[in-house]
Amino acid sequence: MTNLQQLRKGSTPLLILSILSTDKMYGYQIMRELERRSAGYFTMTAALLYPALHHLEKDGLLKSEWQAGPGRRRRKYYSITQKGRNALAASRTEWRTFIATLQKTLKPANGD
Amino acid sequence: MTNLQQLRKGSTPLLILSILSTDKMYGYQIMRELERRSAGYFTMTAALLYPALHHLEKDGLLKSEWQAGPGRRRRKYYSITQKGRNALAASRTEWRTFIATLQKTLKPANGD
DNA sequence: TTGACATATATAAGAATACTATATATAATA
DNA sequence: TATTATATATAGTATTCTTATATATGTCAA
Repeated sequence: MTNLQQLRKGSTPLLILSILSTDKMYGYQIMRELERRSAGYFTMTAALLYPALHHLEKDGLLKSEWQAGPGRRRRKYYSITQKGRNALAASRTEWRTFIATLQKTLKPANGD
Repeated sequence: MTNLQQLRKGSTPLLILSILSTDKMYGYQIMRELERRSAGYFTMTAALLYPALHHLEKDGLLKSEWQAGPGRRRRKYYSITQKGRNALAASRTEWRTFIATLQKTLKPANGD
């Protein structure tokens, strides 16, 4: 497992909540949008996304509804709940504390 | 699992390599030093630290040697290898890219 | 019209990592 | 002598990530 894959661990729910905070989207759209916004850096896969969406919905942070797409295609649209917004706000705060503390802790004493 | 625990995932090897980049230390000392530097934020546990140390040593990023402590006590001192220094430098770069990209991706379009 | 690729959602199996609990032993202190 | 701190380590469990697979539809080119 690469360092990047290590670092990315745990960021999935945060990214999903964040991307849904302004728009209602379906899963595949979330994957594409995430890649677009990060210029290809975050390559979300289906096997990572869908279980995460189900988990977030089970926790009440998202809600979903099926809608008709083009032709016979169905899309499951996810939207953030109030509980999800609260969790996102809390996550953002925790995230800022985390990176600040990590950077402080990582900073070597001798400028290495 | 809390958000913080989620975010912390993957940071363990980075923290260990970083803390060993300036000093040779034994495991218990690493735990204490990590808590001290992060003002109690990173509470490394033994079950998290020792397997990580073994893993890093197996990968050749650390090397260890037993030394006598006070009385009959033994301490296993870990020091970083050149390979470890290279990995640490690479990790730091990846880490900076990661947080920059994540923050950019997290930034909502409408100032939410 | 058929084959390839993209869209769309989802689960299974295996690997990696984290957490809780436990084991062993020594040193210091009350 | 009992408790707490120091010191290293593993077992079992839970969670998450990765790779692979399943199913179905839409689009476009050969």
